[in-house]
Amino acid sequence: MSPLTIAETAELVGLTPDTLRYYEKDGLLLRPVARSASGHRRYDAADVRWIELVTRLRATGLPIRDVRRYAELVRAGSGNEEERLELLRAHRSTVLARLAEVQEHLGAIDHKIGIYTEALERRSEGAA
Amino acid sequence: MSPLTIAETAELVGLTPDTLRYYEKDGLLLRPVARSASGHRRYDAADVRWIELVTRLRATGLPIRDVRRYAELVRAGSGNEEERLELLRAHRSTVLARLAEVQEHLGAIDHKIGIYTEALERRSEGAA
DNA sequence: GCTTGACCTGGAGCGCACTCGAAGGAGCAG
DNA sequence: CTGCTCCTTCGAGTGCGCTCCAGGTCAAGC
Repeated sequence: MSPLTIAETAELVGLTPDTLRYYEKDGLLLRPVARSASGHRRYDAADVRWIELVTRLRATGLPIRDVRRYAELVRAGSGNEEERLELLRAHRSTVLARLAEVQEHLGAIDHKIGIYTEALERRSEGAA
Repeated sequence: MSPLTIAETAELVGLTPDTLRYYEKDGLLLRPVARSASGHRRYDAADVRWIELVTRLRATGLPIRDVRRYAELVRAGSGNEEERLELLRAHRSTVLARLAEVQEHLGAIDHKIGIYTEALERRSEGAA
């Protein structure tokens, strides 16, 4: 894969160019993205893979600061794998807890939907 | 259940007194909460039940403005049940889609956790 | 040579959902 | 009477995560 422009990369990962620049400035990427002769960013396959991981972490609710922390650990090189693992596992637990909570609340909402549906069906039967 | 103070209600539903006042001012409740002789809010069982529904909707990600819209429909009285149902069903779909997305991303993160775990196990075996 | 369009930077602005602060009142213990 | 706690209102402030804007550079096409 030849290097991509910021617009192409944004399209590919489902973010906007603004967000990609913001992530880079905020330390969420492993290193500054390479530049073309004219100073435009060029994203290679490794950049894209990392950004995809970042979007997965963000999409599951990991705060920006924690993604930055994870990026710092990876940047620091090998030797801190336990710490990275701990961060990922903690996040996993948080996500599972939130999923369970949402599912529980959704169950109650479903129940309410059932009640409304029934009531409306009875009404239309009465009208028939 | 005798009427509760704002602090008791907040405790019961897992919000803060500030948030309860904010919800009321913002039109998320069905009507202004009753007051004691000294002007303090007094929440009855119906208030608490409604607030619990609001927290379920919020906890599943329904925006404040949509909760307000739902409250408006309920306030308007019977005759708009289809519209309420439509709102709830639309929310249900949104939540299900988001759950699926989060689960997919979590799967990829789990995979990464597996890889790290394996690598660390191999390393500790090598060290032994 | 001029225009167009994609990109650059730094910094301001925004939407959401609270959260807090200031100033004040009522009720009760000592 | 004093002090304490809990409540009141109004409006400002906060944190997060973008999102947008102004002003500028550069390469390509006409």
